[in-house]
Amino acid sequence: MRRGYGNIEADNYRWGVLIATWNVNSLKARLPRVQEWMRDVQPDVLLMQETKMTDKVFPALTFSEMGYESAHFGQGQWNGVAILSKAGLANVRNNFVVGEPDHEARIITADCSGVTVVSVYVPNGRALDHEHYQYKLSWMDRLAAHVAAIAKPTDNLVVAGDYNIAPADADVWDTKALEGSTHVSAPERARLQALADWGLRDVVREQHPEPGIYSWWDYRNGSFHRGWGMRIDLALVTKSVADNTTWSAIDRNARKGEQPSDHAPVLIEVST
DNA sequence: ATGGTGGCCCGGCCA
Repeated sequence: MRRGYGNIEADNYRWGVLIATWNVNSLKARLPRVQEWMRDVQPDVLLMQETKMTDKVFPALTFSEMGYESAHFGQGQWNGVAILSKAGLANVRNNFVVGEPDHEARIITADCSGVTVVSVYVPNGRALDHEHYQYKLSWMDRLAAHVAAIAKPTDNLVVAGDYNIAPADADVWDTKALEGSTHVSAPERARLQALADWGLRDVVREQHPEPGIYSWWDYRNGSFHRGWGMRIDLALVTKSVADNTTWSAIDRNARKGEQPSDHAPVLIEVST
C-alpha cells in the first residue's frame, strides 16, 4: 500500500509510480534537505538538476543505501543532472543522442520500468541580447531533436526539469515586471510549443488551471513570501503518461525553512 | 528586478 505524501497537501492516498523533478541548486549544499524530502515523499523516480558536482563525488552510495539506483551526468561546479530510481534504471544516455553534443552537462536520459525519463536543465539565457539566449534557443531545438530520436509520441515518455521558460503569462507573478526578459519571450515559448506539437503535454497545468502556482522564487527580496515566483520547472509527458496521471503537485513546502533550493519539486503520479 | 541572496570558492560570476 502506498503512503500519503508527507508534507504535501494531498486529499487522498494515491497509488502508482511517483515521478518527481527538482532543481536542487547544488547537491552538496542541499543533500540533507534532499534526503529528508525523499524520506518524507518517497518518490519512485527523482530527476535532479544543478547538482553542481563531478560524477566522482556524486553520492551514489548514499542514494543506494536509500534504495535508489542512480545515474549522474556532471561537469564540476556548474550544471549537472541526475536520475534516481527504485523502479529500474537502464539504458542511461548522457547528453544529446543526436547532433552536436552539448559542451555542458544539462541532459540525461534513462528507462525506468517502461517509462523513458529525461532530466533537463535548460540554459537560463541571461538576457534577450546575450549570446547565451541564442544558446538557449538552439538548446531547445536540440532537445526537440533528442526527444524525436529517443521516442515516438505513442511511447511512455517524461521530459522534466528546469526549463527556465514560463509557458504562459499565468505562470509568472507579474508580466509587466518581466517585459523584455528571458523566460517569457515568444521565441522561448515557441520552443515549448514545438514540444507540445510533437506530443508532449504539460500535465501539471492541465490538472491545475488556476494561476499562482510557481516552482521557483528568487532568493532575493523576500520573493517567496511576496509570491513573486514563476512556474519554470515542468513535467512534459506523452499522451499515454498524461492520460494515466492521477495526481500532480508542486511541493512549495520544500521552498520553506533552512537552506532551501530556490526551486520546489514538481511531482506526478502515474497509475500503472 | 535596475538586485537586497545564495551557489560556486575567495573575487567576482552566475542564477
